[in-house]
Amino acid sequence: MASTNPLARISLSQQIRDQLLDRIMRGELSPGARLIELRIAAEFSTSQAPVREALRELEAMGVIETLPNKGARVRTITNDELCQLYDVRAQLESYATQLATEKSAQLKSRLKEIVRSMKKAAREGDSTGFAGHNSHFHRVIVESSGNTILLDLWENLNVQTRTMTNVTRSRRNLMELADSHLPIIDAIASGDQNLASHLAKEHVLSNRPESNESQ
Amino acid sequence: MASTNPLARISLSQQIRDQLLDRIMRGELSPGARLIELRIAAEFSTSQAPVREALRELEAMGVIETLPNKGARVRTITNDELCQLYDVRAQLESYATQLATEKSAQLKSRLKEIVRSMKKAAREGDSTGFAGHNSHFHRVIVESSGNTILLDLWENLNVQTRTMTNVTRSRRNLMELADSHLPIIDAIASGDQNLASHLAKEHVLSNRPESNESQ
DNA sequence: GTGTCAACTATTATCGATAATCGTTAATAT
DNA sequence: ATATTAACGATTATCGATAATAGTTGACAC
Repeated sequence: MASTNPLARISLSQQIRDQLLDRIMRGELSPGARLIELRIAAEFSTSQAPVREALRELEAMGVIETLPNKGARVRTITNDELCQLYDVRAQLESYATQLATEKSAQLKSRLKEIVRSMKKAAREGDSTGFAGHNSHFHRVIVESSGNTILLDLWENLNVQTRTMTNVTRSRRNLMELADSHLPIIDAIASGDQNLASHLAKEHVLSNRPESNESQ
Repeated sequence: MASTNPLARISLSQQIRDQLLDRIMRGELSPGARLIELRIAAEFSTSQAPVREALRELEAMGVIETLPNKGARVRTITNDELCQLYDVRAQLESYATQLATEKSAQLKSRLKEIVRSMKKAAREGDSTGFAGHNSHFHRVIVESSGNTILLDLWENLNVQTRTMTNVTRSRRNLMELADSHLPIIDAIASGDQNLASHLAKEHVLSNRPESNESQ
């Protein structure tokens, strides 16, 4: 056991998983980087077993990929796949928005508040914070759909996009991005399912990367 | 190592995973059944490690659930969740069908052939075989969408529904079910994206269980 | 020089054993 | 009789070590 344990509380494998995921999400571990079990085990002063479990979970989340007897590396996603990711997300969010609109029209204040947070982050040039609020906005909508299966799938995709999308936008871009959420809020508040659903879809697609041929 | 190894070839954890998944899918392991690591390890004459990995994978697939320090059991899905599953599947397949229609209009013969297989199984009362062909039909469409992300998500949902849906239908019902695929084929062949997509959605929803209140 | 094969290295896959955890039963005191 | 705690049994979580595997280097023959 870790005599000088740098981690505490919950199960080791979970802690390792979270740590690694964090590093991948913040770009510390870039796509293609190898994840060597014994080395990671040594770093956290644990044995190989919990590391393997953590890796398996990350693999299931789609953020790393492992080849049999060859080990794991941070997944390299092609531009093509990233586009597909956005396309599917657009579909899911469109549906989620439709359901959310039907269920609860009083989302307005919550969503407005989140957009406010986004703008604050934008003003301060805190792009990491902005990404967090942005993600939260969409999550609230998907949660409000009341469909837990949908939420699970969406989270999966969201993690994947966030690992890949380490874009740093300009302050102005961030502000525009924040504002682009407002029409969705209005549509939800008005109860117009079709409009809300349509706007949500277009919103996601508008952030889709260019489908260039390279890569 | 397994001195009298009942399994061979690929990695132990994969073999164990496949075996367990098979048992769950065929209902041999019913929802709520416990999966005890050492007992499974003994059965396959391996150690605990590969079993744990297999369980983690099954958990990621959503077919079992594990509580920390309490172990794994076959996931009990509520009727409500099953409905949600169908709702989301309907959305995904609808989108997949739209894409597939756009891409390749020459799916007709392949799909027709599969329906023929379905009918054969129906005539022989082979409901397991029928389920396989049925699943295959939809898979071909989703594959043809060309969106691998979409395919991954769909497979995930499909496994889950198949573990739950151990319904045995009458011969007549099976035949009707087989025929209900034909309009989709025609729409795809005609190239009418909207129609195809709409029919695919309705097709999935028509198989959705009743959303009764119990459970 | 180039191809082949054997030793070597790095790493994953698996093992057997121990530690930690949870639930339950049993015993005791009140 | 009931509540509290102690001991136990079953199971998961983790460990340290070994076996299997893929890739790599280097020697050797041609």
